Amino acid sequence: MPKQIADEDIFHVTMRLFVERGYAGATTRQIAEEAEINEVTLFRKFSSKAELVAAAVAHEVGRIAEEDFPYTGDVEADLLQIVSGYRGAVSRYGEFLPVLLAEIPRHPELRPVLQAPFRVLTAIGRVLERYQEAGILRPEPPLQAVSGLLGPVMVLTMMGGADPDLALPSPEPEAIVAAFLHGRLETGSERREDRRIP
Amino acid sequence: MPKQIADEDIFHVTMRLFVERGYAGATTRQIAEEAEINEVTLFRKFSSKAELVAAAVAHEVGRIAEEDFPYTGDVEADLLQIVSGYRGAVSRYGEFLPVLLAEIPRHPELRPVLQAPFRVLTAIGRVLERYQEAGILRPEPPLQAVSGLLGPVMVLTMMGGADPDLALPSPEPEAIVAAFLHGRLETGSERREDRRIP
DNA sequence: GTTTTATGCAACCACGCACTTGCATCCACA
DNA sequence: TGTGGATGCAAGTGCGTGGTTGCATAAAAC
Repeated sequence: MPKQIADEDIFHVTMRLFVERGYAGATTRQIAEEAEINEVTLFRKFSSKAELVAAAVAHEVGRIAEEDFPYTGDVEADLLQIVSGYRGAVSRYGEFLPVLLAEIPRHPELRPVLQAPFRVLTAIGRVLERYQEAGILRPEPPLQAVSGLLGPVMVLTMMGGADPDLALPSPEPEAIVAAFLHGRLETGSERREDRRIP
Repeated sequence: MPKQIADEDIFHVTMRLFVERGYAGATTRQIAEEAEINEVTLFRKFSSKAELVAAAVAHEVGRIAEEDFPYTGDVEADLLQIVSGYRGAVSRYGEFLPVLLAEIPRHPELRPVLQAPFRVLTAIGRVLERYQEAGILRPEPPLQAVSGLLGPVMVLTMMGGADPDLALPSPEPEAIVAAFLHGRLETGSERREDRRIP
């Protein structure tokens, strides 16, 4: 066989284009071209576009292991690792999650694609849940807590992506975790040392 | 003229379909059909699909006035009004903002559509900014603060929209505002009265 | 050295899309 | 009564899409 195609390449291109242009916008022709293979080969390996995307997402997201979100007893450290991990993923592929979440309602065939990302989200949720049970975090549904932690970053980056002229800041993971833990209220008798000037 | 078409109807249908199916998915045929007018009429009134969407968004979002987000000096009350207002908008049209934010990078012709929604976001940001200047909220870039306030709700509803089986809760505006202000840390010496059981 | 197997290539298909054209129709208003 | 502007309707255009087919080709497997 003349070229021995590495699926990894295809997956990577597929992910990138999916995030950049959405499901409809990431055409099979474009994916094939950027992966430097023939479009027909694409359909021979994965029989439809939906299956291609599913395989790509499962492969890329599947590398995120549950051990990447440990429970050490140090909330701040654990949350920092979660947020930093998310930011790392974003820097690889961009805002994959919001794009996927926004696309799925209109492309039911993409539903199975959700599985892998949600495994990660619930893994994160379990860590938060343990801190709730330990009396360290206020109790709330785990996925709601995850939204509280990652939602602000996700939305902020989406805004930046929609209008680059905004020049929005990318807040440090520390600031995100701090806001998640302590809130934004400037308590008169300050209980945190790191009250910083913008 | 045989029917005297009310633009309001068209706008409403356009918004709904845009949120439900995205820009590409909201076809002009479908919009025309659901608005019970002829597709050709659509193109005669608004010369392109992009302009139609722009007009619809400007009309619907334009009704949100700056006075809807007052600065009264009572943070909790003001934030509650903001969050409740957002939730009201969501119940009318669904998750319009995330959908728009996700679509814009792939459809540059939609860029001008952002103006109206961003006017609202910066209006909200100004309120938060005033509370920062008053020493009540921690300083941070206004749009970042807005993301902190609305991001969690947006992401949570997106998750629910992507997988209805999750049966995610819709947290009360009070809970959202509380988390924004005080964070999720369960401080040993509780400083808030409303620590509630899940 | 022959047979698999994986790829490339060119052409094609049917479909849905945004958008256009030409003409008939209806109602308001003068 | 008539006229003009706003609508409807049927048909069509050009294009990009996901997906298919048939055949040539090159490397691996045996």
